[in-house]
Amino acid sequence: MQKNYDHLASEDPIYAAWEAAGVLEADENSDKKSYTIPLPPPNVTGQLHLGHAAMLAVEDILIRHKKMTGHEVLWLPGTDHAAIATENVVLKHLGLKSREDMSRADFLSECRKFASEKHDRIVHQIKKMGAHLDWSREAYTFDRERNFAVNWIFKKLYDDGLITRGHRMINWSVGAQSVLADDEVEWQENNEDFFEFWCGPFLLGTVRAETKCADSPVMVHPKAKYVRARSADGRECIVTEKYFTEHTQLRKDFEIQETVPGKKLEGMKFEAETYAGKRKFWVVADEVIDPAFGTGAMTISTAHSPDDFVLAQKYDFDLVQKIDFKGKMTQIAGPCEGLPVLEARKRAGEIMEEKGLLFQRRPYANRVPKCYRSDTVVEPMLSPQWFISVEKEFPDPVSGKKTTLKKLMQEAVRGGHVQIVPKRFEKVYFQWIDNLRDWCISRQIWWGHRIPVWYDADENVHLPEVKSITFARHGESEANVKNVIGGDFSLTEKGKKTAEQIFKAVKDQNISKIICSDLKRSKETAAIVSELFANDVQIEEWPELNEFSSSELAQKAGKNFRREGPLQINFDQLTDESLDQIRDRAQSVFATLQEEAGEVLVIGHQNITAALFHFSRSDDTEGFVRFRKNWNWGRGECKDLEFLQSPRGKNLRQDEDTLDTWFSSALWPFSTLGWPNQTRDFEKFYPTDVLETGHDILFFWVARMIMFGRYATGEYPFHTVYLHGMVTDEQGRKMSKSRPETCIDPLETIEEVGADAVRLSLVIGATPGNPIPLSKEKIAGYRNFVNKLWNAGRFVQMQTSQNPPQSPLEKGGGTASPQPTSLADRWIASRLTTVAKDVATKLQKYQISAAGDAIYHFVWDEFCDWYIEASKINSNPAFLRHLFLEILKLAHPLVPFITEKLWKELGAEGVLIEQAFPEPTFQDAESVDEFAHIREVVTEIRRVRAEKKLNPREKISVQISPKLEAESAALIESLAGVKFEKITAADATKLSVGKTEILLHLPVDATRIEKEKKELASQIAALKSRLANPGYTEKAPKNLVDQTRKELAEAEEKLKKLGGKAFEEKKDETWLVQEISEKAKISSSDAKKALQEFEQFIIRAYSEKKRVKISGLGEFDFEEKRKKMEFFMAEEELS
RNA sequence: GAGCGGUUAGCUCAGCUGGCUAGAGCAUCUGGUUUACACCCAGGAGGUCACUGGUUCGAGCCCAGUACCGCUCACCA
Repeated sequence: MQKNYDHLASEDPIYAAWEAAGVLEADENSDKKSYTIPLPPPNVTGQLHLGHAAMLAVEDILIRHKKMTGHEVLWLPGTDHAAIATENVVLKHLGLKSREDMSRADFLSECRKFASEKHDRIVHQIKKMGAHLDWSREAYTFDRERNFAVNWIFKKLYDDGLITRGHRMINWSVGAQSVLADDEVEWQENNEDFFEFWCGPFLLGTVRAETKCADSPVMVHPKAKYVRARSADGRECIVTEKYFTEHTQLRKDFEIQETVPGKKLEGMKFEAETYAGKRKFWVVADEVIDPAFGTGAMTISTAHSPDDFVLAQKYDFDLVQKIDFKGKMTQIAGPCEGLPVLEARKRAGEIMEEKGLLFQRRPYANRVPKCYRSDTVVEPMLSPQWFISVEKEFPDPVSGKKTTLKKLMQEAVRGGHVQIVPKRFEKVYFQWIDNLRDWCISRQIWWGHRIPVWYDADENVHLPEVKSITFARHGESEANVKNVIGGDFSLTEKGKKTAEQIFKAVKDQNISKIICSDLKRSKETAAIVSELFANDVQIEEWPELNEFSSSELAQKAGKNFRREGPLQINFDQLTDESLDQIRDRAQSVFATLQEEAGEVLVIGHQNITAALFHFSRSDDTEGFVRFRKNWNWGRGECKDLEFLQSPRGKNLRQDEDTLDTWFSSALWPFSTLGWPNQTRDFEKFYPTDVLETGHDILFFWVARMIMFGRYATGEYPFHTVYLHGMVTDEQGRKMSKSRPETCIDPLETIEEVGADAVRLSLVIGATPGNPIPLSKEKIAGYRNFVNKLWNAGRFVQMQTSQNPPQSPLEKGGGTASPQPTSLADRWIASRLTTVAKDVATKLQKYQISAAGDAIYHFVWDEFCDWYIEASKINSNPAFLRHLFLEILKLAHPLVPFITEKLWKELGAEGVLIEQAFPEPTFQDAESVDEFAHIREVVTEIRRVRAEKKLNPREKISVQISPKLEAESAALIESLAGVKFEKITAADATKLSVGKTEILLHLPVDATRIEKEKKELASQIAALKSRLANPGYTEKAPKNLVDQTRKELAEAEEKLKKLGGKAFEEKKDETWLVQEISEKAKISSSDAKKALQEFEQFIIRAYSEKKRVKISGLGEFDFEEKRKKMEFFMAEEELS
């Protein structure tokens, strides 16, 4: 074995070996309990960042641990098409300013190309982390299968009345040229001007000077007091009384005519000059106006502010569009027409100033909405969009009651169906849900699932219809009897009977046509059925419906290809068509079948029909292998193939918009398992178990998965949500490329130190929901640990190669494991039992950091520092090896690569991930105590040696009593570098560890002894005072009190051995209490308490060597009485 | 404005339902070529658990208040 672990040469081959061996794949037919985590799909065009790395580390640990504890685990990978983000990247990549510079089809094909190129990159990067993902089930939010799921649920929601189209106030991202959901808007605080300007007689205030120009109502509060004031030159001014009195300028220029409530102003009409010319205004009073804010009056921008829009609806005001979808002013803005909003605002301010309309500007902290993806301005705009109604009732098939989507989301957490780790995020979740408004799901971008809605010339809405085609399998043929594949055989007598059954099953349907293949068994079945329909139903023969071709195989094998035993789903042996050919054929047949008018009955063959069912919704060939394996179709059995048929008719056009990315992401836990098909995967692995992700997408994603999961499947999609925090640098700042010294790239770091070290550094010291501080130093620390493990392995290897394992059982650490013999063996075996249990418990509780910490310290501080050292004295190689293999299993979930590598290096059999997580039972409390004692003794001697700066090689003479067991003595001699013999020297150093007394042949170190004595003295005093407290001895648990007594006795004993004298008892305490009580005029119990506190104070002051000044004791003269207080050692220290 | 977290060693953080002398990693200091490992070994120093009160026999932990930091939410023009 090499001296240092070479992660570069090890990791990729190990991962490749796992993949090749198929150990990462889940078995949907397993009897084991399932454990499923859907991988939060990274953006397909993204690069692995630390957030991904943290996510992968946590999930991999959970998955591997569960797998090793006997679960059938499925960690399902995939990528996200990330609509807006990807579109931006592709535009940039193509050097385009706007997607309109290209045709929609061309742009989409560019996106697809780009996505598929980048896909391999992110997948490769994910594998670098060692993730135990089942790549055979990899999904993509924008593939055909997911598109089917999206359309299916859209249709279902629409039919339930939960998706509606509405002309509402939406968030328009000028940059992305699309609408955004409420939570996709980020708010930024800007310092801006607050304009106070004249609008006729009214003084109004606003930040958005550019929008306040059209014919509009002026809103006032009905109950607030307004003043009408007049100036010498006849100008009128209406503002709130409060505002008027606060502005000296107004008071100077204007004189109050009357004071009226806002209600009285209502209905007032006037014409006023604005920056864009003269306009008409009228006054409306409404309580939503805050009279204390600004001037207490405002005009409203009906089409550009959500609040104003509400008012516009309430009073039926005109909706006036003042800003267009490019973020520029419309012609209503007069001189500002065509200007972007911010420029228009500036210009409007200038014009008002020129016209003398501006009263004043003042600074104002304004919150402006920004697009979370394109970092551009978001404008509230009016636009027709599709919404999901979260508060609309619909019948819930699970409970049989009416419910709303919002209620389903609330019930998820409130009802304990979904628990969030850490728990405090449940409150955050509720806060969000409670404020949740309808979700705007349409987007004006091209890259995404197109909204499955069509419009006719009259703007009527059409959705796809759910249609179905009935398939029936032909009856038994002679081929089935002869057990051959291929060839063309007739039905048996039994097969003919089957055809009659088919007729019975479908006779009530309005079958208009029977379609069969051009193989005898199919044609004959069709003929019988048709005959029973009294030949009313015509038959069509479609050769493309023939069973998979096996002509070449048949030729190779002779006339017919005889099958041995039950059918194996091995397509190489079944057919000479490739999976791609099968897919293409199935999809083309399906396309034709869909066009069939009326109800058709297809007489099909086993395999091609399976292919039709699968490939009608999916392009995934690997998925078909699995689908076919779980495909059960008895002869004569009917199956309906359901599909969505797009509406047809003249002049229908599909909605141009696409769906919010999060719409398809919200289906992820079940769309990836085949939903809406009732697949074996879905049955076995849904609901999933844990959804682990960053808390920043709790709302975007997690809440919506809960909503759709429960709505679509009737079950909550997972029982636990584990939220990790954002990875930051050590100062808690977000990693940023502008600070290269603290910015860490996970891929570079994996290159440098290996994936295991990166994993540990992201997991240890990180608690759920909190930031994960990361630094190069921290990572280096875990690299050192990985290296430590490697070297421990090297030691084990050396030991066992000198003494090869005796039995083959020992090779894999089988059931008949080597037994612990020595004291150290029994100690470490007991510790392993404790630690393994501890680690398992912690992982169960999602305390991954603590579990990692436990392993780290067990390996380093106990196994390496003590057990390996002890085993150099008294070796038991077989057991050492066994123990180390157990440690590898224990550590495997955290550090999969190094452990797998060592597992191989040590010649253990199989793959580590397929071993059981250690659950040892060996426990020997006596050895644990004894070894702990030895450690203490050794440490104590080492400390003295270090203080004396002795050469580590120099053996010193030591006398020890009482005498130890030979085994213990040998350990101490070797580990502490001492030799036991009788000490005669008078000035030997005395040490005392528990019951053991040690004499070292070294000059006495007086200061050291003194220091120790003082420590003991303060300890004794503290213990005594605790015991002197009647409350403690009476109320505290008995075992605790006993423990304290025991400690006191031990400390006193120790002190005695060190030659210190025990302190005198507090004989005179009553006296003192009385004295204090009298002089301070307090009750004796208070005096007693005061004395205790005082005592504590003195003891602390003494032990800390502080000079203290005593005051506040009233008339009590401490100085005078102190000679009686012998128990205070501190007296000389006091002043 | 509301809600939620945090404040423990120089730095980053653990500390479970209150109970031994409050722990870890990194950094620091001392001494070390002991045949697994200098990516190491041995040892040391370093803390008024933010502050003020309260509950309790006992508080880092529970309660109230204060200060500071962070996060999230919110339509006040």
